[in-house]
Amino acid sequence: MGSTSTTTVPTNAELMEALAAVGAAYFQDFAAAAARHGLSSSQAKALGSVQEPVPMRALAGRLGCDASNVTGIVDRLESLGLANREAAAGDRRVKIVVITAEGREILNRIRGEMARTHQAFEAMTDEQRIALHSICGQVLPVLAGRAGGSLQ
Amino acid sequence: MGSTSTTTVPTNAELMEALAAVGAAYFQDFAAAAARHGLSSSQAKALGSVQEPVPMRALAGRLGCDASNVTGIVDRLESLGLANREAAAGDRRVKIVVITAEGREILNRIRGEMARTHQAFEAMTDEQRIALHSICGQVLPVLAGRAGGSLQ
DNA sequence: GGTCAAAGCTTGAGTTACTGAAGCACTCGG
DNA sequence: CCGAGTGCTTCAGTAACTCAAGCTTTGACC
Repeated sequence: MGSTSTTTVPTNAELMEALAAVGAAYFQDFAAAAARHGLSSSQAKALGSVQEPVPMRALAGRLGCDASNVTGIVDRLESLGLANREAAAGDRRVKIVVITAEGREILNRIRGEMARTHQAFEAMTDEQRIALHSICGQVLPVLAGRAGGSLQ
Repeated sequence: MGSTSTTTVPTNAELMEALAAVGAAYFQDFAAAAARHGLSSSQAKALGSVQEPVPMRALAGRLGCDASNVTGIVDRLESLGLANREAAAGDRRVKIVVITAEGREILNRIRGEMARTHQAFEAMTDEQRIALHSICGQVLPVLAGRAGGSLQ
């Protein structure tokens, strides 16, 4: 069969190359879909990170950037009517970003319109989907720095 | 063995979520390693795209951005001594970006210092490496738009 | 209760990334 | 030659991003 017969184990460099290429292509598909709705990729990424209400500070953590940067991104999302700032109960310093109904709709539309990504999924067998999902789940905690061993 | 026993096939939404999370984490590891060497992620990504000499126009295609943008990025790489512009034989309009020895060294150093990514690879079994590499190779042409069917 | 360090957000200055339109240099088909 | 088209740069103008400084609020300590 078209068994993915390569019995040879890829080197780290080969894996990195492959992962980078797939990651970049995925990201471009995402950015293109977002642009069709007038959003930059940063804005769309932020929108996807506030499906649950999130304080500004925590959002900066999720986006991996400075808190002062998030101020501007949320400003623009707010002026587009896609998110709002709400006061946090119990700590008046904190502002919580909440996605609006319109924001949620646009987010879903963007995800639905990532045509190449959906095509790529369709090109996979069930075994491959299961394997990929399992690998991602296993690897994510390490990659995101929530691993058991070390820290930093 | 610790067979990742989930026999249930993940939905597209679940796969997308997992892929996005892994992609984002990988990218942050990359950006952090680049920053340690004084490079922005755009600059490092460009540097990785010129391991082979590439005309400006083609580089814009690889990076998925406008050609005028590449001018600035290569300007900065050039002023850092990591790449050079050379004239193309046969067409004097074209300028070809060539990585320098120092550029290549920094690129290798960045890749070697992506600690989380390497940890993630170490957390995988040989079967998983083979599966992941195979899936990436199979899916990339579709995701990058070089699929057999349609075009654009 | 008052004081002070620290946390959360914003503002301001400055660089980079990015786009679109315009411009210059060059190529190639008539 | 001349004109259409290609490749790169330049020029606005906006968004993304960082660092330092500022303001408000909190919480601990006295």
